[in-house]
Parts: sequence; C-alpha cells; structure tokens
Amino acid sequence: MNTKFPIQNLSIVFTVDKGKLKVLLLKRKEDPYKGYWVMPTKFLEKEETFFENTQKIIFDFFKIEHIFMESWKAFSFPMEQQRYLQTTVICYMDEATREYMTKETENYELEWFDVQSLPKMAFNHEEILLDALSYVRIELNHISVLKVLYPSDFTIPELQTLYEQMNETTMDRRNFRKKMLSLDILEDTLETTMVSTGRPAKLYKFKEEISIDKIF
Amino acid sequence: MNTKFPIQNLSIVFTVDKGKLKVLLLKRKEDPYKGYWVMPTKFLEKEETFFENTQKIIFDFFKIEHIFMESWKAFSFPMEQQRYLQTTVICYMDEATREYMTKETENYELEWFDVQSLPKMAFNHEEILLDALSYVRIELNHISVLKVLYPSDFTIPELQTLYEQMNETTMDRRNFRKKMLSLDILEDTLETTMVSTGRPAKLYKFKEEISIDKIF
DNA sequence: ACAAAAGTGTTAACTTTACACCCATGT
DNA sequence: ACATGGGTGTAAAGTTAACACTTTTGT
Repeated sequence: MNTKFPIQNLSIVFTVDKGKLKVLLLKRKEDPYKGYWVMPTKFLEKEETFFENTQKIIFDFFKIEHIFMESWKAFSFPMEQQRYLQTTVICYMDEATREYMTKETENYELEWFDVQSLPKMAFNHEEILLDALSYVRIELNHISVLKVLYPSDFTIPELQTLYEQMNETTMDRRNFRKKMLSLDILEDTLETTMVSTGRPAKLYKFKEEISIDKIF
Repeated sequence: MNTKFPIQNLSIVFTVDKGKLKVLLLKRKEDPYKGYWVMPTKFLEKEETFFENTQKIIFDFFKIEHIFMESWKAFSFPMEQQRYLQTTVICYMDEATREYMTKETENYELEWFDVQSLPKMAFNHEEILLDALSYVRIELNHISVLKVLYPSDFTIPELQTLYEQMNETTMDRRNFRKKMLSLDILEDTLETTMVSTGRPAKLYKFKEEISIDKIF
C-alpha cells in the first residue's frame, strides 16, 4: 500500500498596477502566525485538479470564472515537521478583473502587495514567493505573459516600469519606446490615459498575431 | 479530514552526449504498455522528500550519491481516471558519470534516448517529457546549467551542436566560437579530443568564477 | 591522396546606447 | 506660471551576421 499525503495547494496570484507587479495575500486570523500574511491555500479534494482547486479559491474571493493559471513547482518536506505536500499554481490577473473584484471582496482581509515591499509572511510563504518571483521575473519578458496581464490598453511607460523592476535595471525612455515600436507588436489605440498630472500617455494594445515572444 | 493521495514522483534525467541532449528511459516489462518506454517513477514514502525519492532511483540504477536536481511542475488529474498525483524532478547528469554507470547497469532495460527521436512512450510520459523539454531548452542557454552538464572538458563545436538543437537554429562556426570566447567564461585546457576522424578539437572548461548567466 | 571535422579574420548590417529639449495636462 | 510625466531624433559604439580557405587527423 502506498503512503498517502494531504496536498496543500498554494495559489500565487499576480497582477500589475501602474507598472508594478503585485501579489495577492491574505491576513491570517488565527494562530500560529496570527496577523501575518499568506498566499491563499486549500487542501486538494478528491476528484479535483490543482487548477480546479485554485479556481475555487479565486471564485470565492472574486466571483470570476476564468483566470490564466499554470502549475509550478511542488514542495516536499521531511514529513515529521510538515505532514503534507505543497503544490503551487501561478495565476496572472489582468487589471480590469482586479479592479472589478476589489469592490466585491471587502469582507476578506485580502490585499495586493507590491512584490518589492512584502509584509511579514507566515510559514515558508516568503521563501516560496521569492522563488516564484525569480521565475516570474523571466516570464514577464515574454509577450505571451504580458498579453495575459494586458488583454487591453496599456501605456509604454507602464510597460517600462514593469520591465525595469523585473530586470532590476533602468532604461532611457526614448530607447525603450523605440525598441517596443520596432518589434511590431503594438497597435496604437489612438486613446490616451486620463491621469492626475503630467502629459497623458498614449494607449497601446498588443496586436492579435505576434510571431515573436521575447521583448529583450 | 483532508483527502489523501498517493504521490507518484517522476524523475526526468537528462545528459549530453556529443552535443545531443539525451533522456533516460526505462522499458516497461508489464502490461499495460508492455514494451513501451517510461521515465523512472517511484511512489513517495513517508518522511521522504522528492529529492530523496529521486536520489534513491538514481542510486538504484547508477550507484551514485550526488546528482543535480530541481523540482519541476506537478500534475493532477481528475481523480477517477488516475488515483494519484504526479510530481516531477528534473536531473542533469554529466558525461563522465553517465559513462561510468552505463557499464554498471546492464541488467536494467535502461536507455538514453536522443530527445529528437523518442520511442513509443507509455501513459502520459511523452506529453510530460515534451513539456519538460520546452522548459529545459531555455535552461540550457544558462551557464549555470551547462556547468552541471560539463563539470570538466568540452569542445566548442559540441556546445554549438547543443545550442543549435535546443534553439532550433544553425549558426556559423566562426561566429559561435567568437561569441563564446568573447564572453570570458572559457578556459583553454590545452588538450584536444582524440576523435575517430577529422581534426581534433580543442578542449575548454568553464572558468570558476563567472558573473553572467546567459549565453545568448 | 582523400575524407572528415576544426580552426581562423574581415567587413557590412544591424542593434543598442547616450544624450536634451519640447509638449500636454492639472493645480 | 509651475510642476509633473510623456513624447521625440540623431550619432557613436557595440554586436551580430555573412562569408571561404587552411589545418589536423584517420583511412
């Protein structure tokens, strides 16, 4: 007879907000680690896949049915300390969906944290998140992933902010724009942002058919 | 009470041979899928991590204690069809270790297959392997991974063959060599290969301290 | 001597970097 | 009018791509 394990499935949900990568965290209401933050988890049930499991969490919080997900690493521990396995799913949520749902979820202690200023996290969640970030940082140089985060309009400076944060660099504004336009992946929407201060930025969207996948 | 699952841990073992990426497969001796090939699997035991589990497989086959491993995706299925979860570990084995152990394992139906000409595979293993390959292809552009595969000598044409296969491209020999040398990552061993025909190639090794990680 | 595979240098095309001023909006 | 952030062009430096003949070994 094979040993059986409970599976804790952890959902790492990312979004972007004004060019900053944000992660969805939940405040623990009980000990241990009361008041610390965690990524949402749920034990896997019978006849349920990881994606279905994550989908249920997302639905509970946000009442949405569709989100882009991918299975990522699993973690195992010496079984005396921790009596379950941990699997992880990475999700990317677009801005419109995130904004829609923040209004619907005021009864949860949920918050989107900038990945550059994380709060005190419980268990091994910070370690896992940092590991996931080193993966996601690279993914965000791929147009296929950016298209998930930006199904509609975005500005070039916004993309540049994201790019700079993910690659820990800075770039000249002219050069970044020139590069983006030269890739032949952007479509000018002829709209501009309505922003509080400064000149409004032009809004672009990704073209339908794009043959390349890397921006740098 | 949480539902518990048996965990099937699958070990995807890669090596290189003359610039070709090879994967370790095992021929099934029983139905279903008798005679088809699989990647080695083992159910996870109590108080055992994925790495320990994979280590046991590797030790069984090759009597070696150390191999580079990393946890990769987990797979889940609707639980009626398949009553376990599948986790995966990716391993990279260097040439010297592989050559040492092929002699020791003649009693197993093990074979290293070129990833470009895979045999008939059982269950979902081909699907998983192709997915893993799309991951590994990118990893092999990183010096950190190449150093695992080549802890000692290799030739530049060998590296070029690997690069070309992984990136589905061809490159001019002069340009490839020039690029490799310009990266300041190689050390000339002053040795050459003893090869059956043609001019012997110079043997290089990676420098100890390398600050960059991407070759292209 | 012939076949097989490796080693080598130069130039043109392309890509990336550096750099400073003006423009559109809100207060 | 001033503060804020966005948009724009050109030239130099660096990188990549194209290209053919010679060298070293085994048979």
